[in-house]
Amino acid sequence: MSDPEFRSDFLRTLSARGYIHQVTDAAALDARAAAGVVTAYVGYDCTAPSLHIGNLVSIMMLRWLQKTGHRPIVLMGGGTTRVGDPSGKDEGRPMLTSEQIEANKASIRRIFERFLDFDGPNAAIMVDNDEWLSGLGYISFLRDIGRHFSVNRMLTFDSVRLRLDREQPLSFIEFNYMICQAYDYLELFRRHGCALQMGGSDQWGNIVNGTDLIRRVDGGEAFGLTTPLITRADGAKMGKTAQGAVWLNEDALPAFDYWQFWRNTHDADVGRFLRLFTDLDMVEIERLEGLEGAGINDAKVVLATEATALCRGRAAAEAAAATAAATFADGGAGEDLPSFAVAAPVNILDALVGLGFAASKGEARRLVQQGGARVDGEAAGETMLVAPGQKVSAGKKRHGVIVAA
RNA sequence: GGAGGGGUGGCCGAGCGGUCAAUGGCAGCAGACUGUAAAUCUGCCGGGUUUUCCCUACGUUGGUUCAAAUCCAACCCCCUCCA
Repeated sequence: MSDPEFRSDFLRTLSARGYIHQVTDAAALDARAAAGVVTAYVGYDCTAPSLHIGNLVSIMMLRWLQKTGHRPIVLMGGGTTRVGDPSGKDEGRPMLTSEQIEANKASIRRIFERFLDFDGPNAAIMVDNDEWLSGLGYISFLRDIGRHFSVNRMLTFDSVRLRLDREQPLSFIEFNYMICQAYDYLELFRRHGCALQMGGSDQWGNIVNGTDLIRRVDGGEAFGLTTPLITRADGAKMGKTAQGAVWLNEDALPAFDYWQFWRNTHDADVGRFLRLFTDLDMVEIERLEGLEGAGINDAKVVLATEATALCRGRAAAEAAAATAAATFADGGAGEDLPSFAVAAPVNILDALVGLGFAASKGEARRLVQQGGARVDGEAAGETMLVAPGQKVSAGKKRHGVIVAA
């Protein structure tokens, strides 16, 4: 896993922790990182007010970048968002207003402030590609930038080729997306001396386009690095739950649920996730992943608490861990549990719906009939009333409390 | 523009006049077994209702019929082939 060849802390750390899939010129980048400060960026979409677990690998890379003495840039795709990203299958996604985009950016920035240091010597910066994209003149852009892109080559890119092979429509704006992204890199290279772009493995082609553009236009040397696609041991995509994406922002997903997400990691993923999603040192991680049988649960608790601490703060992580311990180990109730406020005792079915454990009363009824609903640990009947102070559970994992309105 | 094919529940995909809230599969939920894991087995899986009841639903809008997801018409959208 680790590559002892690397001399720079930066690449040695990324390599040892499993972040690296491909690098354009590993040796040259390593030399550059060993010799001085490297400025690197990752681009993010800002169509939603929160990023999700799928973005976490790259966020952690930026964190390690900074921790090993280099300078991170967070690029927000405000400009491209304004155009409307057509990469999805359905074109019908809503166009966001400027106000929404600004609000999303502000919301997303709060997450980065947890992971990165925006002050100090290697202060992270956040920039929006709207700064340069929206002011572009079409003809001059074609002349200065467009001439460096060969359509023949663009047609060979997976993102394009797959679409053409399957005879699915590919809009012109989408075809131009890779040019915009390459141009982003050039701008960051010029404005901030940014010489490294990182991203998921699906971004390889786009990243390489950027490094090529920089070489052709400015004769500069820039690098690219991609992470492997992180999947779960059972092959499913990371971070998708029944409820949807696992959001990083507190207001999109409570800390307790975030903690629970990590706590429920598959056995086979624990070691890998500890390396990728926590700051723990490698010796400790090796000890944790060596735990046998049920002991692996201790490692999962550490994983959950450490990962939550990074994203939500230590206090929130400890609180979530305490709630989990009180709820699962002792059968009681912790403070972080979801709650449902009532003025007077209510029917168990309404309580289950109110807590969000059932989408409808019919579903709540089924839950009760199958013995999955419990009040203070005892199986509940359909007509049972619950009052403030009682704990309501749905299945083994979902617990909530009734509180007075 | 011409000729075909198709739009069904979160997804895939059957049904082609009544017995259809609609076969299967996936996903999901619950139960058993466990370790808040995996695998396996069982049950559930539109909404309401203490239930052989009522709503809403098979692209949209009309029509035929005692009765339509199923037939007809128009429209919208997607795909294939031809121009």
